[in-house]
Amino acid sequence: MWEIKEYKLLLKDALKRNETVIITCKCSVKYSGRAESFLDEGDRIVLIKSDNTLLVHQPTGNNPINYMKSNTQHDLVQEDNKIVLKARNQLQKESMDIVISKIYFFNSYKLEDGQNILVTGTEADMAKMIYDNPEKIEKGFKPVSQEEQTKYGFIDVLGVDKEGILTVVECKRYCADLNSVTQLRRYVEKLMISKGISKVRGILAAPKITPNALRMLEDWGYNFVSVIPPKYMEELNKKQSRLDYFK
Amino acid sequence: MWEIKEYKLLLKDALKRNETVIITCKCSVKYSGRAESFLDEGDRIVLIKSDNTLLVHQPTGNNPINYMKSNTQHDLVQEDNKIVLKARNQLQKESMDIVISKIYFFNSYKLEDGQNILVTGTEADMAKMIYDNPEKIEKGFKPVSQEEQTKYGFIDVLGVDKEGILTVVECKRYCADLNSVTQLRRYVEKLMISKGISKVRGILAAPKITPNALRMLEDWGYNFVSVIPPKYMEELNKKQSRLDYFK
DNA sequence: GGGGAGAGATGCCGC
DNA sequence: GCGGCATTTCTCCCC
Repeated sequence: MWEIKEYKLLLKDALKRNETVIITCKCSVKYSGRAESFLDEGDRIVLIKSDNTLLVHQPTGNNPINYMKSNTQHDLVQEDNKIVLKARNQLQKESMDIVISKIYFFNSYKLEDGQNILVTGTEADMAKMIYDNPEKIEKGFKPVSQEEQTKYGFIDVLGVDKEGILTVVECKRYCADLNSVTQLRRYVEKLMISKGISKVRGILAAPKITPNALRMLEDWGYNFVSVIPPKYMEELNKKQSRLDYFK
Repeated sequence: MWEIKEYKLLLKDALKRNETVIITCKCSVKYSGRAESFLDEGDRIVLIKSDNTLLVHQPTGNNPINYMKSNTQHDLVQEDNKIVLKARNQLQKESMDIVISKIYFFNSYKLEDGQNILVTGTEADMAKMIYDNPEKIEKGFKPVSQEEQTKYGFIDVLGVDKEGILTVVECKRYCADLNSVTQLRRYVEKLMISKGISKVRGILAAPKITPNALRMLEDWGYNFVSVIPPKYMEELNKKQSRLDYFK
């Protein structure tokens, strides 16, 4: 078992070399900043990344139970019989103390990764699909702009219907909810005021919609159109091969 | 350097024993499910938790670049000269392949942690503070309910002002935005319809508010009240001593 | 740097 | 399981 002095040196050197540190330990965690939290003693994995991001993970669950963002300073000190990792972010007025009573594992690696992730099947992809296939909204719908930051706000697809009425299309990649409706409503009202016209249509395009959202949508005279995002359509087409894939 | 066979056995045994696995490696990642993504080769930390949650972390940044939630099955296979971690979630129709070209570190630990985090300074705490100190909203404001799931929706604080007019208070712990205003608007309108009354007041309580949100708020005849969230530490200590008391 | 909106959002609670 | 909503949301984009 190493002493605090050695660990402190190890951490300092690792951070200086921009290495990523992994500590598996028994610890308690106190956080103070945007909120305050306390987590009593248990076994956790502590990650200190090369940009000084700090993550504390419990042995289950998706999200870190505690964290500090980059631009945080880290230091190890001894208090009583325990090692305390003190993380401080003066700018954000945040601080975290990880009181470690036992270290199972401590190591650091120089990790190189300059890659960016590619993602498809987003809401933007859905807007593009509608722009390229306007009949998915309704017969005669003519898109004018797509995913554009206008002075009326960020509108997914803007166009005119077969009668020439200005129409706002708001896309949701999953299930449209009350929030989606109020968002659409904001755009429509803003357009009516800005353009000084009394009639602007609002269409919510999503695979499905909650009952309450549909009621509110209809109360406001807007329409729901069931549109399946590109990703899901692919899934339907590839259903059989996908089933094989999952075997 | 171990062979694929050994790693496969190690992983299988570790998962069977509900251990948490840490792999530091060079890899590329493909994901298919709610969306599709590809991340080209780089150094990453792969965590497989005891509930089969899978996290892939790059050496910088707060969030995992890829992940699979619990109830996922994991397997290691060899393809060409590489080890592939195949994660499959049939129920969610999700899959991930992590193609590993080099393993820097592979280990697993039996981690014990049954602790729950205590957090204070949340929106609920803010609502409670207002309920207990209604003068923070305005003179004569009388709260009726707090953080209650009514049939009108989830209203932070409901009360009557000094003239007996029904008043909805929506709390935001940080900066109120357009969304906060539309949320408040929903509650007010729902109450007016449900109760059949023409006048319901809406108050947005937050430390600050965006200019656009303030404009919309005033357009709709609602009010903004600057409320600073409660002193976190005191509340935390109270909660803590309460918990200690029941131990 | 602030505002606005998406995210493979996640997680919690209530019905 | 769905709906509604907060989150130490985080992140990106655009002004």
